Amino acid sequence: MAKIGGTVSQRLENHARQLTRSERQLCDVILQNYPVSGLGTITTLAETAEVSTPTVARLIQKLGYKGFPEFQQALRSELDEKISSPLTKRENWVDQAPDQHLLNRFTKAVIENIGQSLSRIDPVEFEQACDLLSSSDKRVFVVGGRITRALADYFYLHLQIVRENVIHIASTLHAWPHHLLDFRPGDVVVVFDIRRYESSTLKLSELASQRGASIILFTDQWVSPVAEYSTVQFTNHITVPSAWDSNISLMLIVEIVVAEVVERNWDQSKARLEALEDIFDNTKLFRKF
Amino acid sequence: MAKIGGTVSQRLENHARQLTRSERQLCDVILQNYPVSGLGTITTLAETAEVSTPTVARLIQKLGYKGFPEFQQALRSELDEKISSPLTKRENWVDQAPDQHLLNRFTKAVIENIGQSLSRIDPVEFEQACDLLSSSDKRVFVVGGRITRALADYFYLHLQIVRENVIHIASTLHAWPHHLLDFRPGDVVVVFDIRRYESSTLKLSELASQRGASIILFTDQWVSPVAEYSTVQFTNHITVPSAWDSNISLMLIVEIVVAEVVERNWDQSKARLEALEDIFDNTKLFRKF
DNA sequence: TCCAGTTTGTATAATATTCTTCAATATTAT
DNA sequence: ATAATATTGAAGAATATTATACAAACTGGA
Repeated sequence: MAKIGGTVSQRLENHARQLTRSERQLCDVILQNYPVSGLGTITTLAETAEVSTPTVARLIQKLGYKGFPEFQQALRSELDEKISSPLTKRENWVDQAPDQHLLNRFTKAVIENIGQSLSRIDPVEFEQACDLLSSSDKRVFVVGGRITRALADYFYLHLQIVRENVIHIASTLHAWPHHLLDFRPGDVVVVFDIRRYESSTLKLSELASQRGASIILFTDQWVSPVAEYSTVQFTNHITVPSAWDSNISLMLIVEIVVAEVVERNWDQSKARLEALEDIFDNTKLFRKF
Repeated sequence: MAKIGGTVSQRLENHARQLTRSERQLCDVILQNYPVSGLGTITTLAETAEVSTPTVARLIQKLGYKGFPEFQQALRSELDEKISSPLTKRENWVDQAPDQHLLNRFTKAVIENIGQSLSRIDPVEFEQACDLLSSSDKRVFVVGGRITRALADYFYLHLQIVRENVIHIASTLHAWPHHLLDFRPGDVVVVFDIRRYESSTLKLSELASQRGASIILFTDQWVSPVAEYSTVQFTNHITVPSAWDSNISLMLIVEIVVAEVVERNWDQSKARLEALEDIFDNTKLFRKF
């Protein structure tokens, strides 16, 4: 029982759950650089979203517009409203108390961090990291600390899907010695270590290095001592208005590195992905509920 | 000698002296509520300005555009520029090939996502979520999916430090039934569910809801079906130039929520933090290496 | 595995928009 | 006042856009 009325974007949100795959794809594009993308012809929009014209027409009708022209008219009216109001700038922030609300202050800091972190990346090093992670004959170990273990896990989860030989060294102490003895030349160790650097992580890195492994380090602007042993190092800014540090920048780099690695071995990745989806979709592990 | 190029409004100004009476009338209308008035059909524009269609066509050509469509395209591009969020206009990209390198493209998308996600947050809901998570008499369960489990863990790791009664429901199937029976009114369940929504997560949420627990949902723009049972819902944009979705926005909100919760019970949080640091620093679990 | 139901795109018909021609009207110069 | 010139709009031809019907492809359930 979709509500009728409201702005185009509101309608899109209201219908979000009832949209089909390609309609979502389209919906994405419309919201992407809203509302400009919707102001061209229906064909242009369809092409941008890589769907067919009828798909656009159907979505528009689902939203309650009689046709594409009416939809465009709505967009123009919104734009008119928005532009003539004193706040010309797009309202990307939560409304109230723009510079005061924690949501805004925090986000501002994070974006600042992202910028800083990004500008410190040497594209060559980035390539190098991707090289190391792409060759599937090398084994990849991932290790995090008390908090960064979640990041390590996030990295592991993605990488492990697209290639073999990925191992997450969990922080459980008893699991360690085994791995330590196991490192050998050609191995790649991905280390996450931000301030309140952990001595255990350092020790592990030292050993790995001694045994000929390459180390990719994700750290903060004050740089973990692990840097001494690392082949590639990503330095991130992490301060935010909080009792804790922000790991957003690290996660961003992780996502980008993963994207690049997948891109490089797309055929292989795709095969693994599909195989996995099959398993998950067909076995339907939870049907019993 | 009218200069060619520049924005539509610039061109209009450059040609101002050479315009006829009705062309001026038209020009006025275009500049009136620029640029929206120019985004409809040529006929609409003509009618608004109370001139004929050919007059519009002629002016457009005088300005150096091949035809009305080209003129509109120019308007749209300008609008796009103008409207694009200040967030995306960062200077801090990695140097080479500013708009081409994946690092930049990806980051741009992420920042766009953050903006979109943030603008969807209702401060009241945010408060509500923090309320639920702050009262330490309520138990907090955290649950994620195949990938989002890392986020769930991240959230758990932070929250568990500053308050008691935080439980991470791991994805191991056998651990579940116990928790399911265990839910009771007053409990808070934090659910992470993004597309390729998982039926297990849905089922768990349904049960939790039935047993009177409040649900805080972190989902994507297409909205997990868990939304039906949720008390508070954070909707995030997650598309990036990658085979996978980006969880950055979710993590950002997580960090902010945590920051706020800590801020609220600062005394209590501080005490727990210090106690914990003592344990970690003094025992030096890894000295044996 | 197959089948029913849904989703999606191709082709095309229906419609709307843009552009051009040309005649009517206005403006200016003598 | 009149002719020469410039401007404007009506009408319709040329073009582009939008909507629809239908068939192919895909999905999810048995």
